[in-house]
Amino acid sequence: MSQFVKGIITGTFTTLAAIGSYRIVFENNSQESLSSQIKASETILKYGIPDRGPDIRVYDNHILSYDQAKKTPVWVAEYITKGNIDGPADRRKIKFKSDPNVQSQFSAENSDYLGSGWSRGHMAPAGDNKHSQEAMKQSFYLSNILPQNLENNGGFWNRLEMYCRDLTKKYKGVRIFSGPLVLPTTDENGLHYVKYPVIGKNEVSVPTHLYKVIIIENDKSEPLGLGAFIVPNQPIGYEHHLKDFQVDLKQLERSSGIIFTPKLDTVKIPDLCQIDSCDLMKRDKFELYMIGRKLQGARTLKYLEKVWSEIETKNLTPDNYLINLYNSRKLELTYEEKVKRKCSVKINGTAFQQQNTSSETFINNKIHHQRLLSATKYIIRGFYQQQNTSSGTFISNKIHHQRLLSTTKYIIRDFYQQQNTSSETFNQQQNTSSGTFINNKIHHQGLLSATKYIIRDFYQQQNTSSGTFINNKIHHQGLLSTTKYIIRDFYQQQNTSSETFISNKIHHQGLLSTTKYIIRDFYQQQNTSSGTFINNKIHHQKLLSTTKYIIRDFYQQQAPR
DNA sequence: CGGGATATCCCG
DNA sequence: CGGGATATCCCG
Repeated sequence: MSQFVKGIITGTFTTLAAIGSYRIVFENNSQESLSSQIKASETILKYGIPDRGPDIRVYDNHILSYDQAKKTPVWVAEYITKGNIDGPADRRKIKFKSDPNVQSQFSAENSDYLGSGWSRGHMAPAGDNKHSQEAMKQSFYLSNILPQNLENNGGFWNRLEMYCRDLTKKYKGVRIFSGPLVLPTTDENGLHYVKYPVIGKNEVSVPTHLYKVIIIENDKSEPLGLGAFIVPNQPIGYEHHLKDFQVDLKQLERSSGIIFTPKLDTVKIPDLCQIDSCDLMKRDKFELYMIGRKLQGARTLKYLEKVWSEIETKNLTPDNYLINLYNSRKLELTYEEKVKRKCSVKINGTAFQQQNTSSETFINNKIHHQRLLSATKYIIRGFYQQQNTSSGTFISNKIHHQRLLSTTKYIIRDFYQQQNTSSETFNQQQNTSSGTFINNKIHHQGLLSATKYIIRDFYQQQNTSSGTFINNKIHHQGLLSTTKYIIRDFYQQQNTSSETFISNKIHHQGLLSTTKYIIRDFYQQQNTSSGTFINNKIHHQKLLSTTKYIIRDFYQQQAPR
C-alpha cells in the first residue's frame, strides 16, 4: 500500500524543503520504512530535486503551465466575463515575442515559427484581453502560443473563441482551459504510435490536436454547464458542428494527464451543449463579420473595393450596418486620396510626412515661426522702401503693419500654449477661461482687420489695369476667405474629426495657392530696381517656404486617428 | 476576429 | 552581413 503526503515538508526533510513544496508519494505506510525512505531520498537526491520549471506562471488575465521540453503551454486557464472582453486594447500595436519569464534555454522564438508553415496560435486569445493593453501584450508571449494550422487558427478555432466570448452575454462567468495534445495514430500494420513535427532551431512541438474545456457559471458563480472538446490541428471548415468534437471530460483527462478542476466534482455538472447550443457562428455571418473588420481597416480605395467585391463573389447579403460602413469609409478614403493628390502636386511633389512630435519637432517649429516673424518684418520693410506715399498714408500703414506683427505674435504664442497641453487641459481651457477665449477672438479679429487694411492700402497705392485689378480682388478675396476658414477651424479643432482635418487640408492648400498668386501679381505690378527686386524675391521665397513648414508641422501635431 | 510575407532602413 | 524594427500589403 502507498501513502500520500501532501503539502510542505519541513524538519528533517531538508533536501526537499529547501527547494519548495511538493506532492510526494511514499511506497510504504509503516513508520519504519517511511523514515528510511526519507533518509534514502536525501541521499539519492543529494543535489536537489530535478526541476522542470515553475508549476504555474501567472499573468494579468491568464495562468498557464509551460512545458520546457515542448516549448509550448501544457494548459492555459482563463476566467472571462462581460467586463474583460471589451475595451480599447489593440492587437496591431503588439508583436509576438519570447516570454521574458522563461529561461532562454527553454524558450520558443519567433524565428521558430516564421516560414515553418505553422501559425502562432493563442491559447488565451488576444480578443479575451480587450480591457487591458498590458494583459493583451502578455497573451502574445510565446509561452501562450503553439504551432497551429493557419486555416484552423483563423477559422474554426477562431469561431470557437468567439462562442466562448458570446457565452459571457448569457452567463455571469466563463472558465476556459486550452492546450495542446499529441494523440496516437494507427498505421496500416495496425501499430499505434505517437508522431508529431518539431519546428525551428528550438524544436517547438507541433500538437496533433488542441483541446478546450468550457465551464459556464450562473449568477451565484456556480457551475451550470461543462463541455470538453478535442479539435484536430488541421483545417476544419464549416461543415462540422462543435458537438462533433465533444468528448467526455474523463477522456480528455486520460489523454492529457491533467485533472483541470481538482476541487470540483465535474460528474454532476450538466453538459454545456444541453444547457446552451454549442452553435458556432455560421459561415455567412462569419464572413460578413470579417468583411466588416477589413472595411474598417482599409487604407486605400482600391483595397476597399476589393474587400467589398467579396460580397458578390461569396454570394453574401450585407445588412444595413455593413452597407453604411462601406459608404462612410468610401467617403473618407475618397476625400483622403483627393487631398493627398492635391498636396503631392502642389507642394513640390512632397506629401505630408508623419513624424513624432518630439522635442526636436517642437524646436523646429519655434525656429520656423521665428523665421516667419523675421520674414514678415523684411517684407514690411521692403514694402516701405518701394513706396512713395504721403506721410499720412505712411503712418496709417505703419499702424496697420504693427498690428499685423503684433497679432501674429499672439497667435504663435497661443499656438504653443494650446499644443503643449493634454486634451483634457485643452478642454478645460476652452470651456472655463472665457477670458482666454475672448482674447483669442480679439487677436484673430485683429488679424482679419489688419489683413483688410493691408489689402485696402494695396489698392490705393497701385495703378493697374482694370483687368489686373479684378484678378487681384479675386485673389485677395480668396485670401480673406481662407483666413476666415482657418480661424473658424482653429476653434473647431477640439473636435478634430477626420472631416475637419480634411477641410483644414483644403483650406491650407488654398492659402498656399493664393499666397503664390498674390506674390506673382505683386511682381507683375511693380516697377522696381533689379536690386530691390531680388531682395523681394528672397523675402517672398522665405515666406512661402516657412508657410509650408508651418502647415506641415501643423498636421504633424494634430495627428488625427 | 485570427493570422501571414516582403521591402526598407538602421545599426553593431 | 544579419538581426531588429517599421511600413505596407495581403489572406481566411
